[in-house]
Order: sequence, then structure tokens, then C-alpha cells
Amino acid sequence: MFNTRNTTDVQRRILTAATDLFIRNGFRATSVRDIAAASDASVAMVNYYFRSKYTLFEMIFEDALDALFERVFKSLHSELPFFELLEAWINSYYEILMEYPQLPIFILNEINQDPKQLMSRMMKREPYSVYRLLEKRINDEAQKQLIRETPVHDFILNMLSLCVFPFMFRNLATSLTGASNDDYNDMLNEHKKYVVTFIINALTPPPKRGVNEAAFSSFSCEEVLT
Amino acid sequence: MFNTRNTTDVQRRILTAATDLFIRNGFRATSVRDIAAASDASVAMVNYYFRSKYTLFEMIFEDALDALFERVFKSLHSELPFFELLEAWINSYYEILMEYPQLPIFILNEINQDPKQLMSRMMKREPYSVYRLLEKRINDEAQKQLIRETPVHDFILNMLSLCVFPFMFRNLATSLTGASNDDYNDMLNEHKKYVVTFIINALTPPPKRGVNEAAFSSFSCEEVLT
DNA sequence: GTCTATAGCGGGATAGAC
DNA sequence: GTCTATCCCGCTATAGAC
Repeated sequence: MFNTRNTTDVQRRILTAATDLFIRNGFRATSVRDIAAASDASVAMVNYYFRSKYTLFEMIFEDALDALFERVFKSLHSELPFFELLEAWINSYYEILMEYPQLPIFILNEINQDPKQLMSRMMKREPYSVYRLLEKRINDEAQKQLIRETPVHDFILNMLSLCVFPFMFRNLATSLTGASNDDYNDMLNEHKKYVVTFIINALTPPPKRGVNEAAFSSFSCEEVLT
Repeated sequence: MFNTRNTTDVQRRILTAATDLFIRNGFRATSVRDIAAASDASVAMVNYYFRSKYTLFEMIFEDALDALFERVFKSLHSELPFFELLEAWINSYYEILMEYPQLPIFILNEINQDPKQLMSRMMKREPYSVYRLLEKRINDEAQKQLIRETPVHDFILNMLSLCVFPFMFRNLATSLTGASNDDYNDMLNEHKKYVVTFIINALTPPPKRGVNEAAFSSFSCEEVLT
């Protein structure tokens, strides 16, 4: 996650400890004293290497956004068939969020508390370019009647909801059911499969007379029109 | 939201100001000084009427949970046909969350920071009774082949995701697009309709030879089998 | 009831010795 | 580079005057 050349051991320890604490507990709930204790350094050392608590936070937030955007964008730029693209997209969310489970709630929180400061960091990643890419794919598929007519931003919001929310829900669910984190991970891996079929079922158009059978071949309606 | 008999005017002002601040900014990010300033009272007054910051918070958190659970549970106990029940369920989320948009992120945050303390407050509402109710409805519908085979808790998690996440996403979306809160509310009201059809499309089974046509009458596949 | 004043703590940051 | 000591601030809570 970080460039580790030319950094002392202490600096690296502070960075990894701070990453863990900031992402788990957020900016306000993490103290420099916590970071110092967790990295086996002193408060003075944290400020020596990273001018202030906030500049340290900025580096970490930036890298967290990088990790998230890079992986998701890569999956969206593939040339796969549409339903496989969707599956790759979902997989990329699940992969990155399995690695940093607190990332969504962390990002939403920090944006709630400091919208202007952090928004420019989002925009640098040019989210609109990937939006237009998706828009084109979706409209093409709909025009070929391979999927239903689909409002693009509503659909994207649904994808985000279905992929991201289960990770935000983790602490509530494990507390309610008494499940362990590993239990919840197992559950999530099963849930992912249902999310994929759920989305494909929602998009797949109802079969009509005279339409090309191939459009409905793999996911539903196999016995219709035969 | 609150019982206002036998409370002085100051007490009421403190309570409403604190509700607003706690739900918008969370427990830690809200200071007693903020509450005093916003309610035109003094710090000492806040502690005079509500023994401590935390007991004040507890009252407010409790009432927020009440507002959320009561309305959602009521919609789930209706005898409506299944797809209409789903729509009523979705509507109840949107109604309560239009009223308290920050509630989800507030609840998830506080549970992240103090799981044990606050979990008993969730359990008092007996979420399992409503889970079993839904389980029965879903399995009945599936057995009558009115919907696909549906894993209950995966489906409930999808419902939660699709209803709750858009509200958590508000600040990020409005900051990114420059939209106002009213714009976003308009968008949400449109989005709600798509969520309803999305879910119904995902559940509706593919038509099969020899099956009762009525099952597929209203939402898709109208021209099939005719 | 309501206020002012303050106790007491934990936070971020830094000075200065080594 | 690293540490200890300390400054100064904002916080919660309460004491005590009115």
C-alpha cells in the first residue's frame, strides 16, 4: 500500500499502525497517543516524521482511495461480456473490502465531517470518465435487448448499495447474531453469489415472441420458446 | 418524537438541539458546549436536566431506534400480497429516512464504537420475530412458485442495502455533483420506484410451460404464453 | 432554576536535552 | 533520531453564589 523505500523502520511502524487505527476508528476517535502506543514509538516521533496528525491522516486517506479506485476502475475497463463485467465489478468490490472492511464507513464519515477538503481528492480520480463508460455499455446492451431498459445512475446506485452496504453492516450483524468475523466473511462470500444472480435476474428482459433466443440462454428462461 | 409533558421550555430546547446535533455529527463530535449554544442554554443547564452527556445521548438514541423500528415493523406485519408488502416495506424505509437522513450512519457509527452497550437496545425490539415472519412469507411464495427460490437472509440483506445505502451516500453524491439536498431528495423519490421494480424483477420466476399464467401477470412477461 | 468559575482530564504540538 | 517535560487548549462535570 505504501512506498517503503527510504523510510526508517519507525516511520513504517507508525504508518501501518496509524492506517489501522484511522480506518478502524476514524480521524477524531484516533489520538496521536494511540498511534504512538500501537507503533511502539513516542508522540514526538509521530510529529517528527509526519508534521502533524492531519498530514499523516491525509496520506493514509489518499492511499485508501487509491487502493479502492484502482481496483474497481480496472475491472470496469475490461472488454468482457456485460454480465461477466458486472461479476468482475462485484468481485473487485468484495476483494478490496475484504482487505479493508472499514473503508466505506471511514470514507463516508470523513466526507460527512469535512466535505470540501476531501471532495477534491475524489474528483482527482475522474469518476465521471468511468460513469460515461458504463453508461455506454448499459445503453448498448439495452438497445440490443440483451437487458431491460435501465436508468444508468439508478442502476449504478443499486450496484454500490448491494456491494458496499453488507460491509458497513458487519458490526451490527456480528453483534446481533454473535457470529465471528470469520463467520461473517464466509456469509459474505455466499452472499456475493446471490448478489450476482439477483442483479442478473433483475436485468434480464422477459422473453418475447420472435426475439433471439441466445439473449436469454444462460441465466433464466431456458425452457421457454423451445 | 418525545413526550413533552412536564418539561420546561429549556429542557425541550436542549433535547431538540441535542437530537439534531447527535444525529448529524455523532456522539464524540458533539460537545456539551455545542448543545448549550444551539439551545440557548448554559453547559450547567444541560447537566442539570440530563445528568450527563451520555444519559442525554442514550435517550435520543433510544427514541431514534423507536422511530425506525416501529414504522418498519408495522409495514411488515400487514396482510398485503407479497409484492405489495415489499413495496410497503421499502416505502417505510424511505419515509423514516427522509425524516432522519443521518440515522443509518449514526446508528452504524455508534455501534462501531460501543457494540456491547448499544446492542441490548437493539435486541429489546425483538428483530428475530419479524425475521421469522418474513421467512415464512418468502418460503410460502417460493413454494407456490410465485417467486424464485430465495435465500431469506441474503434477500433481507439486499433489501436493507438497496433501501438504506442511498441515504448514507447522500453527502458524497451531493458534494460530487453539486446537487442540493432537495435535488437529491427528488432523485431518491425516483430511485425508490426503480428499486421496487428492480427487486420484483429479480424475484419474479422465469415462465415455464404449464405454469399458472397469473403468477406473472402484472410485472413482466405479459406477452409470453399467449 | 440559572449562572459563573473552576477542577481535572486528555488532546496536539513542541522545546530542549542527549 | 529519540526522549522527557511541558505548554496550551477544549472537553465534561460540578461547586457554590444568587
